[in-house]
Amino acid sequence: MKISAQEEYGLRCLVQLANLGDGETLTLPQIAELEGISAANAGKLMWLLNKAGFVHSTRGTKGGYFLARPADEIYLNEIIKVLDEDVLSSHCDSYTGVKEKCVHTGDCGIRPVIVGLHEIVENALSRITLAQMVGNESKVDAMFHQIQGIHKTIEPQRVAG
Amino acid sequence: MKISAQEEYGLRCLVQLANLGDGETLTLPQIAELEGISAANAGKLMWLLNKAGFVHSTRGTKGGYFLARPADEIYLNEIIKVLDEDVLSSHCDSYTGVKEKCVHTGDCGIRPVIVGLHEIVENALSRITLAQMVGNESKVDAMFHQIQGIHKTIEPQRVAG
DNA sequence: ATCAATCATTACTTTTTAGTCAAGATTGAA
DNA sequence: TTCAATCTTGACTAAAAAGTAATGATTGAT
Repeated sequence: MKISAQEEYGLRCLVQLANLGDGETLTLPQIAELEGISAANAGKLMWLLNKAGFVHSTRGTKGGYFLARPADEIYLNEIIKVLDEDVLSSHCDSYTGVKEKCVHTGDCGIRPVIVGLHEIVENALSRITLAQMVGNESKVDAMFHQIQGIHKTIEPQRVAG
Repeated sequence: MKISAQEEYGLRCLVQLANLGDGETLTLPQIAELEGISAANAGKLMWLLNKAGFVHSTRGTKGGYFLARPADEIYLNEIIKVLDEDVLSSHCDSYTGVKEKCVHTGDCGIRPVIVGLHEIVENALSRITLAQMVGNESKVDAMFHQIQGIHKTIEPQRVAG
């Protein structure tokens, strides 16, 4: 279970925009420089994010990108959903085995685990805004673990099979 | 954030073995048939799982695969770690940008989120055994959500940035 | 000893994802 | 108007993941 390059760098680009002051913008070369990727790659990511409505852009001299909404109103789960191309809903459709369709559609003990994992990830991401990701690592780390801490207040215990 | 084919089908193959009675084994063609994948593909997965010590095998007529340990002693996080090739520890090394190294090693607000997501997934998987995945979908679903339920007893609340 | 059934291993092909390139369109400034 | 800076878009290339094929090794039955 891993985050894709598209998810990670898409998110990073948005965080850069969240750092901007009012009226400021970033160009593709600037974003590329900040994130250590090529301008072409940044362009592709911003194109996706623009289509999805997270950013606006202006062309020409002094042009650039900026967030379409305030950073504290953008939750990470929305962003990831776009960058991840809605994997979950089509899980059993994207099956590539030898059979016509996924052999596990009938009754399948693994699907609830896969769906469940996506649920807890979604749940965590839905509690974090772009604005919360602005700042240094230790601050964000503390914020994230405070959220996680909600999950840990009850002593973990094994559940009978 | 998604589960890879290798993770999913590796896990599925192990669940098939967990279904067996004492002394029973499954051959590659049998596993392949049960999961709707090719025998070659099943062979590759079982090879990985064998190397990692989750299964044993015997060759020749009447040969096949069986679990190396009781299913209720194998936790999913161990399995996924092997099938996922230890993504987390090398996250910033696998960076493919234009710079020599990840530009975010110094101080990076996104890393704690990525690391944190892996933590909560790991945490969930470490509470589920292979044995718990044997059975029908609704049973496993109930089991998973009982585990998740541990996380939900305290009212979710937004945390200040 | 022979043979068929089975796993083991490596190399190869296909598909998907990631990243680049190039031509086009828009904007603002001189 | 002209031009340079900028975004936009689709096609292309490269890399990684997934899946297949082929050859070899081991085992058990006859």
